Amino acid sequence: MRVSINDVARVAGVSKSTVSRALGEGSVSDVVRERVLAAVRATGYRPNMAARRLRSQHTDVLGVIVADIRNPFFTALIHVVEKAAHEAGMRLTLCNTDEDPQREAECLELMQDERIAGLILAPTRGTVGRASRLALDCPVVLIDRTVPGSRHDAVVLDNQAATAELVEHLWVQGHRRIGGLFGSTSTTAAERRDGYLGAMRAHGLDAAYREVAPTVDAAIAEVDAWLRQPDRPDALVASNSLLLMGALKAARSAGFRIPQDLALAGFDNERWTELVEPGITVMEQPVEDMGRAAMALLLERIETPHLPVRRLTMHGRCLPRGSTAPRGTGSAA
Amino acid sequence: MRVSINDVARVAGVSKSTVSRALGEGSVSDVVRERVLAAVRATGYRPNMAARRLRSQHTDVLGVIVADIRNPFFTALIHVVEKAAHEAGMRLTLCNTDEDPQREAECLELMQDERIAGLILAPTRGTVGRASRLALDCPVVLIDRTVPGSRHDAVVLDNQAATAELVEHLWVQGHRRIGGLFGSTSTTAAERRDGYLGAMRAHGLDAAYREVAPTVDAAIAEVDAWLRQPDRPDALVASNSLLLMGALKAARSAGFRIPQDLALAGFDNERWTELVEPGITVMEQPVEDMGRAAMALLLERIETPHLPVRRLTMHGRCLPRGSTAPRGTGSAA
DNA sequence: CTGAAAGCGCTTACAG
DNA sequence: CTGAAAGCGCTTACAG
Repeated sequence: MRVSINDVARVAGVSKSTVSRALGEGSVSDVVRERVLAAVRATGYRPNMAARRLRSQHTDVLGVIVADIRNPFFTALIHVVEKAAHEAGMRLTLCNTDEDPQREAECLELMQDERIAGLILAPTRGTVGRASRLALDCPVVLIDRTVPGSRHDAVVLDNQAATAELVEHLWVQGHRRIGGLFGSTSTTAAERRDGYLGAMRAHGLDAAYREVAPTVDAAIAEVDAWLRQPDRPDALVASNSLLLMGALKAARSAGFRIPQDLALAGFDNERWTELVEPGITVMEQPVEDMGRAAMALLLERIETPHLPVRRLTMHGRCLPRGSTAPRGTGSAA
Repeated sequence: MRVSINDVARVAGVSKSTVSRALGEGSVSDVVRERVLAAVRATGYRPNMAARRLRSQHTDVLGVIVADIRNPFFTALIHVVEKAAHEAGMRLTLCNTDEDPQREAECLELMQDERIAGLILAPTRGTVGRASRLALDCPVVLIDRTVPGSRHDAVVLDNQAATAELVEHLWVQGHRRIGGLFGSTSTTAAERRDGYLGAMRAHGLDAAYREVAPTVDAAIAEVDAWLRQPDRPDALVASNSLLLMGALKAARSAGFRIPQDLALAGFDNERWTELVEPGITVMEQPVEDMGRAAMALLLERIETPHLPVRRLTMHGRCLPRGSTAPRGTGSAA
């Protein structure tokens, strides 16, 4: 606010054009550059980004919109994306939608107002059908989730295959009454549900799944009720680590032993999944790779807008642990 | 980028001054306002924030700098702060320092460049001594941690008392060889260490503590080595949930039973701490209150710069669980 | 290599 | 209530 480029110019005894050049690309004599830099130090000058952006019609700000900042998957994503942005000399502006389509619309407008250079977006399911609204005038890379019908670059997991693998694993371990617990707000959860349904069908098993808000508390409530019913499952697949945690909590407080009374498997290799007893079988996602890939796609597209649409599909890794041990084999509690 | 206030003005058949007024504070006739709003809808106009900020010399952006975005404490903080900011009609720009003083310095400069209206900062210990540099020309509220010698508003926990309470609890449960595991990068960790030292002294016990980078992996390495030594502790207090998790992992893989071989207590009531077996005794922090309080202090000070410095001290709540059960009482594994 | 001038998209006195 | 003009702090052709 206080010290502007004019002050630096005065102190250095040059024009503000020269100061601008000395601080940026332009060619300046070494003597003058030295004097300018000295003046900058003396005055404590810091450029005003608003002015710079307005004038240059160019911005170094990238947007990131996630659906749930308290989901460790997204936290890890933000962490690596921020690192990559920093390495690329870009700044980040972050928005959290809390799975609320309306909040997401607001976030999109905020990004628009900031005239960001590009956006990494984990859309909530409400974005569906409003794909046209997603017509920001900047490149967009979808991450973890997609918007049906959109023509944006994307980095996603092979959700169907990953979930099918989890079901397959449970089947091999001898489980038959396998239930599914899926989020209700993302295409990712829907794909995982479909992968679950496909795998169940392939084995001629009856599918039974629930869709809930992807939070620990919603999962607790749902699973708690579910486990009281006569047709309750003896194994459960949860579509993210929050639902998985809720399922575990509900099972615990209902007195179900794992895996004897209820086997458990889910997504994301959070540290707690191997600290609980027994460890929980999970599908690990290459979060860091996904974040880096998304950033790479975004920077590429900012550089070269007319690239064809690219959709990167990453693969999960199944980590079998005690929670899915063969029926009747679990050690006594 | 594309459609500017001029386009709206042309479509509405008024001057851009009128458009600006219709969209903001100014008084405009109802007829004109209607026409302007229609033109906005028709053109899809969105204001250019850079231009608005530059001209009005006023910004609605608040900064948040945290030391570790992967620490759930900070994630929770960000979540509530973002919510509060949104309610106050403010935007947030977020920075993560990863406990690196140099990265923090960069973040501070970024904030400066953005001419933010105010900053919520969880400083890393490297900020010490550079308190003068922290002379941003905007209000600052420190959260969770302080900068020694600084005259900023702050919202912190009564760290000494909280840690002393944890030690006291362990003492009551019959533990005597109580070790401490503290972060090396925050005033908060230092205060917790001091609280630990004071409580140990008060009971005439020998203190033995380690200071490490506040990460799970650093804690694993440290505790792993520590537990191999003859003078190893039989109880451990960890200064945050990451260190606590690391301590638990190390104890587990070394084959130590909890609490029989090693009692464990730490900070932050993360959900996993009650899911592991036995549950871990923790000091719960009122994160949400802290975030809301910080935002309230910040908004107040932006409104009224010349308020006296305020330091809010919040209190933790000790949640005793199985990990600190009386010696010799733990149920067999 | 350097400076004077124009202008990015807005808001805000200032007249009317 | 409305419009013309100035100007926020920069960058960038344009001359020299």
